[in-house]
Amino acid sequence: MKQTKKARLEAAGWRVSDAAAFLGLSDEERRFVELKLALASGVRQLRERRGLTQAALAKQLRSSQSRVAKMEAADTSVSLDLMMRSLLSIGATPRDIAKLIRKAEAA
Amino acid sequence: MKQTKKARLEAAGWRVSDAAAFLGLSDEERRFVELKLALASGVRQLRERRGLTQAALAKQLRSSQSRVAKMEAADTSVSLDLMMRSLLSIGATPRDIAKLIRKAEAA
DNA sequence: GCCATGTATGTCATATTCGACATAGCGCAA
DNA sequence: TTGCGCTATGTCGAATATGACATACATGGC
Repeated sequence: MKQTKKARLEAAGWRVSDAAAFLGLSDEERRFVELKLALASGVRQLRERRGLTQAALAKQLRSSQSRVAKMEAADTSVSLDLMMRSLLSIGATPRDIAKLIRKAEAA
Repeated sequence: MKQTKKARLEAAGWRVSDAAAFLGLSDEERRFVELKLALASGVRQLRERRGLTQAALAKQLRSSQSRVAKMEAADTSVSLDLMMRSLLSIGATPRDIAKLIRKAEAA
């Protein structure tokens, strides 16, 4: 049993229903995390490149600094939706976003 | 005033707080919608290519047929998270997803 | 040292999204 | 026509993500 791995994921905040589900879903789950990580670092990169503080970006998004911080940390409590909206708000084009996503390749 | 456009978006289920916010955010909002549309059609395309019914995909996702239908219709009630998870569950690679996103270019 | 600026982390009530279910529509074979 | 498989749409209570806020931490200038 992948108790160890499961525990690690859960400790990181990733909910896993039961062992079977875990085994069945772990692959996509892992890919999904990779994807979020890629987008998260993309947000930070672009934000800094634009010379924006987290608070400034938050204002653009009508969100809050804490949420931006969590987003860049790929916190499990932030959705892909918010990340995408952030990227678009910063001025990322679909092409830019596609490039970020391709970085989630491998794993 | 962009009353017409605003009304159209709201009729389609896109919440818009007030005129100023609308004017300020419409651009990203529109891009975001394009992006969801691109991913939604990607889900349908890949699902059909795999010979899966909505119900079958729903089962893989531990979701329901209705949610898959709404997802493919790019319903405002479905998140990008669910779309991404679906794509990954269907077997899309980051490269595939990137390609879909690039289709949201223009507008 | 202190203060300012920016970032990280935790919590909360509220808002949004969830899966589930019911049910309607649609195409097609018997 | 009826029946069947698949998809669409609407509505729920439950689950999750949200912005706001407080507060801790880090770095750098004074």
